[in-house]
Amino acid sequence: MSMTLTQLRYLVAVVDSQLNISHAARRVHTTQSAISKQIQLMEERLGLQLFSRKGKSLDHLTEVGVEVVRRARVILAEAGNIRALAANRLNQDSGELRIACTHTQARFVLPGAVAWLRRAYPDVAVHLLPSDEESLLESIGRGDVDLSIVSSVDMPRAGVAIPAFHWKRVLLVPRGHPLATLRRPLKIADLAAHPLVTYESALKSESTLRQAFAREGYTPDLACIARDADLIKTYVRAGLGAGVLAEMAVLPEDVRDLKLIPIDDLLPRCTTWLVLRRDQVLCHFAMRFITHLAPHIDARDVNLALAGETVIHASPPTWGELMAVPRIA
Amino acid sequence: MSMTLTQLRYLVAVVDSQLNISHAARRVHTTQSAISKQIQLMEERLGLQLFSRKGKSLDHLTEVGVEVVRRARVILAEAGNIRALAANRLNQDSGELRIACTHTQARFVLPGAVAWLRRAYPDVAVHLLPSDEESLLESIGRGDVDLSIVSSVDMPRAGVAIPAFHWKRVLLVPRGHPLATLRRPLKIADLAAHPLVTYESALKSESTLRQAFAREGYTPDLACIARDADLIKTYVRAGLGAGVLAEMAVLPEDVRDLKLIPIDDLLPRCTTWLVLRRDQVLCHFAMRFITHLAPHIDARDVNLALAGETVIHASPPTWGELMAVPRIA
DNA sequence: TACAGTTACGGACCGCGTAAGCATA
DNA sequence: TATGCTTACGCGGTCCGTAACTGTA
Repeated sequence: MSMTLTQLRYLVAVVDSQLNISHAARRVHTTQSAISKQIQLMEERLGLQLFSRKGKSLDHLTEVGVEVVRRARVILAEAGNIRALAANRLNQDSGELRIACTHTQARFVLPGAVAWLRRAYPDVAVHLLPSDEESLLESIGRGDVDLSIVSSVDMPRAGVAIPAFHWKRVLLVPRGHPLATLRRPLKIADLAAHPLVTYESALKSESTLRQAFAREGYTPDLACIARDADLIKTYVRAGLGAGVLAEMAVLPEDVRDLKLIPIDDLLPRCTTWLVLRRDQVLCHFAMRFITHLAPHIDARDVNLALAGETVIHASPPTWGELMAVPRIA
Repeated sequence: MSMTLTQLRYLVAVVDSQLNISHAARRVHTTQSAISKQIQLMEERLGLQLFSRKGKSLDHLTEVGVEVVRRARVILAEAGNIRALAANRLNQDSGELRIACTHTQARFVLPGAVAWLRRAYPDVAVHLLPSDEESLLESIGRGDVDLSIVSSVDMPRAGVAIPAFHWKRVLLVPRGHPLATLRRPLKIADLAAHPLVTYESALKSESTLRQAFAREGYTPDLACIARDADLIKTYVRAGLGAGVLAEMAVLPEDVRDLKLIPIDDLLPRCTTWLVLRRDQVLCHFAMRFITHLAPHIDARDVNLALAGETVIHASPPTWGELMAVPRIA
């Protein structure tokens, strides 16, 4: 036959390692030599160049190469699905669960769910791949992850998205901050009057924060941009400005020295989505993890949505509601 | 790794051979022994039963087996696509073109196109798989065919359908037949007054012939049902009734002893569709064959439609128009 | 020198085919 | 007896890993 599954696996590993064969070898637990040879062999057997070389190293994928890689991903995803099917049938409660998510999710949302999973399935290894918002949807397509967790106002376009919960942004300020002493609900104008500390995403023009300001004729004064909520809090404590962050990121100890101010209607509500690959076969523990994270849906809904039969319409709870209900283990 | 492409190929070959391993072995050019062993090996490696056995022979696919086979088909189709991609890049003008179609298409429509293809690509082997209407759409999904050709009034639901041409049904009667002497356009009532000879499909309740009769309060008197147009003509000559058949099936020599009567508006116009698998990669000669059969569309349209970007909307010519234009070789 | 890719070689394993052994009709 | 699946076994090819070599910062 003209190619093997192993060769395809190596091929995408190389592509996903920025064409670094050694790196790819580590990813798939083999040697440089093996990959180098199999790639050459595959090119020879297909009779075409997948990569264009610069000296000895791979420079970039050729035009056909891109096409081949795209199809290889489909093949590997389906091969993985077959394995998952088998694992489920065997009630195999071991394996790994690979989750791509932002720092906020990993730090403030997932710890409880991951702890629950590890209690229920001690032999499952959880891999958290922290990513930025842009690469999240890519990694679901690349298939190197079982589950992506993204936050956005609208439903993500890629994959099958399951709403997990709604959440709001809140304002976090030092006790002495002028906004802390206002006795009335805040308005955009109030926020615009002070320097803000928030996430990188506010830099983009599609940023809902930016848009909310623009609608009232203001531009936010971004004193400081931070990559994660912990940094935002640090800078807020240092007095650089008022923090705008996800309500999940506010811990009980934070409100000892900082003041939390709700800004319910100023910014649109966000939703955290669990994003799966279409037609993906989930192993048992992955399904349990999902239904634990999003208790308002059940496995049947997820499977229907994965098959493309339906879209999950059930309205998710808010983060506050989710926290109020004690979970059964 | 848990499975190989070869094993998947064998698996679907077995399924497509009614679980007859020996038959499957002939299909994929190997031995019973090889298949038997690989299937067992695959089951062992996946740790699940794909087939339930009755004694030594395979009885039926298990529930997971069905799922696995479905995914295996996707994998094999994509593997074939990669090969086609390579063949195209190499301008490889050899290979085979597998076409599933009805007898009428094979006998009256394709001969010219196939002859043209063989002239242009002498190293391409054309396989015609005669099938009945029902199994045509299946075989496109099964992936054991490059192209299905179906005739219907509405666009087929499966795959990517390209309209090739419109055609009408005509009436064919012996010279002395009462309908041959009518000096006015026929009506359904006229047809209903005489026994008819036509295709099997007229038996089904969705039959457009049946419906056209029903709309006027009649039921066709089906004297004789034939599997193909040659048989219909034979029975018409034998005096069993008036033949209702596709205009393509009427050859010049037929009108020497039979009378052809147009019944333009009595029955809805049919369309012959070329049906491809979504995301299928066509090799050059297959694409040329398609654009030769359906000259009103070009390769770009086909590729866009295959990618699911567009639906081909261009209205096809009628069979008469198609025949009137001499083709360039 | 450190690093990345290719080439060379021996060994393990895999999958094929022949042929013999069984089961079922 | 015929057909079809399985098992046993030897052979050839495949793929891997080690190790030596080559080109590049």
